[in-house]
Amino acid sequence: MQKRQQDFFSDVYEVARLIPKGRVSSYGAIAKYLGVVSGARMVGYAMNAAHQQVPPVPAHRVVNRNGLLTGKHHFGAEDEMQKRLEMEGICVEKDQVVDFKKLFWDPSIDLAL
DNA sequence: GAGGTGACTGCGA
DNA sequence: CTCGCAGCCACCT
Repeated sequence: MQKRQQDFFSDVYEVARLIPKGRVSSYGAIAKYLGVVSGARMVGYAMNAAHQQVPPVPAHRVVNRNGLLTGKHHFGAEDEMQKRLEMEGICVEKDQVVDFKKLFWDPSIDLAL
């Protein structure tokens, strides 16, 4: 089967939507959950298209391993991502999620059981 | 068909 | 602790 990345993308979108409100996740965590090793970049790339997917994927809840809003530029407005995170109740400072470690949400935690 | 880039991560100095 | 490099895979030119 020509397993198109579309499946991979769909999985990423699905997991991203599963992220609880007020929580954030990382590319590596999602990639790992999907069983993709070192696929963090692919996750990020998927997020690039997620912006066009419907329903829109909360890509703003997905940040890099450092909790840094690396992809804020892809939202069209840099403040958009931060604003959305704040709307979720997440404090963002200098493009970085406050208490990221505490707000960090791992798909395996909620989906593993 | 080949080369270059990228919303990442981990390890080494 | 901070900085730099290499690996990874799909998409774009």
